[in-house]
Amino acid sequence: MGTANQKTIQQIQSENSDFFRIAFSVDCVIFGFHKNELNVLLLKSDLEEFKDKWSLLGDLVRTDENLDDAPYRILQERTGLKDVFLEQVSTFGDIDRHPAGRVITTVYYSLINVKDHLLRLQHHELSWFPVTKMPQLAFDHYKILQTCIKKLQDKIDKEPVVFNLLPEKFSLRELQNLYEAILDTKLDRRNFRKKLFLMDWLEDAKEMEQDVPHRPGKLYHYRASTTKPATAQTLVQ
Amino acid sequence: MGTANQKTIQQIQSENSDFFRIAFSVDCVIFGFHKNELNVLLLKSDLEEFKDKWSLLGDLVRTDENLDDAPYRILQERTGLKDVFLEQVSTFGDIDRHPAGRVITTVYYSLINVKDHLLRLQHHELSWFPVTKMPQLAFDHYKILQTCIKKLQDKIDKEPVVFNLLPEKFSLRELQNLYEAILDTKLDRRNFRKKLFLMDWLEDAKEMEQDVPHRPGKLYHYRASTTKPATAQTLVQ
DNA sequence: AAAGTATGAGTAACTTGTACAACAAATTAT
DNA sequence: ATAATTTGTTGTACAAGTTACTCATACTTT
Repeated sequence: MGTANQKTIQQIQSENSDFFRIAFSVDCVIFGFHKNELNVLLLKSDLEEFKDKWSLLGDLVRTDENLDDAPYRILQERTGLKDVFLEQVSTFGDIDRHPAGRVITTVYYSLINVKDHLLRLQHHELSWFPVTKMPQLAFDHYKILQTCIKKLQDKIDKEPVVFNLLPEKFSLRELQNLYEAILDTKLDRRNFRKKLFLMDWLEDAKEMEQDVPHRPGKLYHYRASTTKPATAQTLVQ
Repeated sequence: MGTANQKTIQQIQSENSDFFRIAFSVDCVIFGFHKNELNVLLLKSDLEEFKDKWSLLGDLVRTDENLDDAPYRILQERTGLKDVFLEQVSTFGDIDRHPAGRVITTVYYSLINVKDHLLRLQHHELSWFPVTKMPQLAFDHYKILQTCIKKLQDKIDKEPVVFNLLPEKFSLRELQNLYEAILDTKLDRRNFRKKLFLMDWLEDAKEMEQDVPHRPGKLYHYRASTTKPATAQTLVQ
């Protein structure tokens, strides 16, 4: 802060309480992987202005919590999930983005494993939607969602974050389906395999797929502590 | 916003004004290029807690301005510069990041051309510092600065943003010095030339350097509207 | 005139990326 | 049971991109 350097917050508060008429919230784009599609968890809005529209999970930031802690709290309150992957994306603060007043919101996206952890959904108004079939979204949440998808697409090319969306053990086919769902493209299965092994992210689980209507594939799990450095720079063609 | 959906901001304000005891600011990391070094514009802090420390340029966000407009206003107020390059980086909101109270801040970085525009610096306490020789910074501004440098390093590899730091016309040598300063590495002169022409960002200015103590190089300027697509993916080795 | 430094253009070796061919293993249809 | 089909797995050939390095030329300084 610059001018604020010259005064204390208390002074500013007493002189001009107008600055404190801005509310501050956090919104979460929660991604899951369902039936070979990338999904987002949405909440039915019951604001009169946005009847029948859906919105991201969010809440006001508490005065006694760090900004980066707020999305963890929200996720736990709404879904029961702890220790999830979360990353800050961007902050949106147009004057008119919320019809009820001035609200600046910081957006996070989260990657959660839907299959292993059954969600304890507090409200019936919570529901998953494939990113390809989004309903009408309230506020500027469509723009926010697109920003998060773009960020996720950039991220998975270099960082091993997709494993947060998968169960402990998975086949290469499942992993490739996930990449294809996120990137919205088809990938060559032989080159995909080659690059992934160069990345050194996978470890053989010494198990095979069960009850699949085709030749079962090997199962792998994510190698958390990478010993060798990755030799491939990027993953996708 | 989620729970906020169920209530209007006015209701929340009247019920619990505590949420409005968070102040909201914007901080700017202003980069310039001086004597082959990447520099940052800093302001001498006169908060008692941070005597003799320096801080980024910042200010509280006004209730009647869009968040993304605030850094433009701050830059114009402090330096007289308009139409500068600005990009949002991240938002910092730890409880104790500001000694005088709860302040959440959104950080932007800016790239400005120091040689062409002489800055109208309002205060004498404004000064440029090379990123390699930073003074003690107030608040969490050192952490913020490092985040911005990282972001800038990632960005220049793929996007033609560095030209905001240079005068209209420049030599390849100057451009390479700039890249080397930002990335803190040495680059091969011949490969740098090759890749830059592949990027198709440059146009021959049909002029030569003047008054240099060596063989003068050609001057180029940035080709704003790229016709051909770039053939090189990344710039740096 | 010689030495030093910088620009400018090019080439060869190497690494990485892409598009396939071929086959093996399991399942499903006939 | 056999053939057709789907998926997993290994490998090869070629294209594209990266890296390292040679050479020639132009200008300045001593």
